[in-house]
Amino acid sequence: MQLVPQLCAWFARHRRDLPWRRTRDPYAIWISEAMLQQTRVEAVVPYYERFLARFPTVRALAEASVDDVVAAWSGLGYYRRARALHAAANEIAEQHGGELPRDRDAFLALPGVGPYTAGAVLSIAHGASEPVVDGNVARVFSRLFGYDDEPGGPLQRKLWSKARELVPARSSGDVSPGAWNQALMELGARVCTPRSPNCAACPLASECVARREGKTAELPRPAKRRAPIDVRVEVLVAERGPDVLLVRRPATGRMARMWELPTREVPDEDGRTYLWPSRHAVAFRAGEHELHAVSHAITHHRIRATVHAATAGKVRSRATGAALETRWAHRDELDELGLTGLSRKALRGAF
DNA sequence: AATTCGGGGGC
DNA sequence: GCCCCAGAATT
Repeated sequence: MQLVPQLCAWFARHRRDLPWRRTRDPYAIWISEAMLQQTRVEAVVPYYERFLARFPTVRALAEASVDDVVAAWSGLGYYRRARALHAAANEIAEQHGGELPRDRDAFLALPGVGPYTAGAVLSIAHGASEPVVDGNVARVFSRLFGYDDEPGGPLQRKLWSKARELVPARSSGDVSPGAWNQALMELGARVCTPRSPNCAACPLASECVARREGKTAELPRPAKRRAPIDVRVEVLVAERGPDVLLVRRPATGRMARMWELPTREVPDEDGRTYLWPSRHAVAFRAGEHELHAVSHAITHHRIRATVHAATAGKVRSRATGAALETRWAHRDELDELGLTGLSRKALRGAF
């Protein structure tokens, strides 16, 4: 059986109608690919539409402030992507005349663009014969070809090599580099899923090594996972009329320069903190009254937060004594600020 | 080669 | 609750 035409024909019939599949604007496709890094389609759709309405072109994105870009990204996670996107837009405006580079190396040189994103944008937007390997492709190939290597560099090279071998050289009918790449990912997302794949619906089932050998549940081999760390924090909701007190996070590190409610981490038994280092700790008087508790997760950290209503004293960085950048934000403007996920979650229950 | 970086949908 | 996602940059 011819793998490529078979899967492309399946894709032509079963492809989901997603917003970024209704355009051939390389900029729009680039935005979608940046948002889709480690993020599910369902989570991306509303962000994609808002983001493109707000920043419809490379130049619009380049001319925006990085704070506005991060604010539009607020809640999507991996905020480095937003800052990289803004930086890349500036490079494109200044060095590429506002057009996304079609050259693979030039595109790869942009911040936030790696092998996957380069392959995806070049193949989908420009029809270039470039491969992609994402989590879906890795799973589909591992099962289809029976790759039982443990995760790591050698397997990655094997996957990219196979992807390069299979990607069509040109477009013809349903078959094209972009369609093939998207078809592989669509198959992984909808049929060849991590758990309980729907092999009955798979157009490649008759060719699948894992299927033939009854190993679909064993492939691909799972990556080693870090042990979760439990973190306790106290979050302050200080209100002054319709306004809420916010603090800006440090310029570097996780969630850099984003706004959050004054947050303090409770040290563990060994006196250690993990997410809110004591040198950035915020001094405030946690009021006696606890509004509610929320759970949150940041990578392998499991956060349990108690949310307190209180009148804030001066909000200060504890170790240095330097005043942190703070502001009183009206409730109605919170959506327009780059607020961390935990703070948004804490506020949701407070009002 | 390992770690770091968010958040949530879906099972 | 846990898994893992249309990854890239940093160490």
